[in-house]
Amino acid sequence: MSHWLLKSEEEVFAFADLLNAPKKTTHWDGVRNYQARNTLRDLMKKGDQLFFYHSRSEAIGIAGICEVVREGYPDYTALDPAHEHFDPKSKSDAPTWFMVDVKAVRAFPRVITLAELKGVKGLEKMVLLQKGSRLSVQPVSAAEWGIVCGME
DNA sequence: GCCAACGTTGGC
DNA sequence: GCCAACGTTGGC
Repeated sequence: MSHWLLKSEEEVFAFADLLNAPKKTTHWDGVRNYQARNTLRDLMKKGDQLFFYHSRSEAIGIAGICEVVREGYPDYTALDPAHEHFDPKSKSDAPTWFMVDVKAVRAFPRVITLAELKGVKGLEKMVLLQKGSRLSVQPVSAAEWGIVCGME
C-alpha cells in the first residue's frame, strides 16, 4: 500500500466537508498539474491512504486521513464547458485530467500543523516540506506516514 | 527550443 | 494582502 498527501484550501473544501459528504466520499476533481495528474491516473490504488492537508488556512496542517475508494478516471469537470474547471484541451475520448474518489477514514484529534512538522527528525525529505513545493497531490513514504501518525 | 511574460499557489 | 516560487504559454 502506498501513501499520499492531498492539499485543499480549508475554505474551499475542508476535511470536515469530507466527513459530512454522502458516504464520507468525494471526487477529487480540479487537479490541473501534470505531475499530480500522473499520480492520480497511474499510481493511486484502491485502499491507499492519504493525509488530508489544509493549505491557506488558519490552522495549516494535516487534519485527517482518507483512503482511495475509486482509482483514476477522467475528471469530467474538465469536459464540461459550463464548469469553472473546464479545459478545452481535454477531450472525452482522450482526457487530459483525471481524478480519484476518496473517503474519509478519521480526523486527527487536532490538526498536526506545518510548523510542528518542520524540524521533525525523519521528515527532512518529505515532499510537503521541500522549499517551494506546491504539488497538491504528492507521495508520502511509509516511514514519514508512521512518524506523522505518531504525532497525533 | 528558448525564455520572457503571465497566472497560480500557498506560507506568512 | 503580499510576494516568492513555480508551471505554463506563446512569440520568435
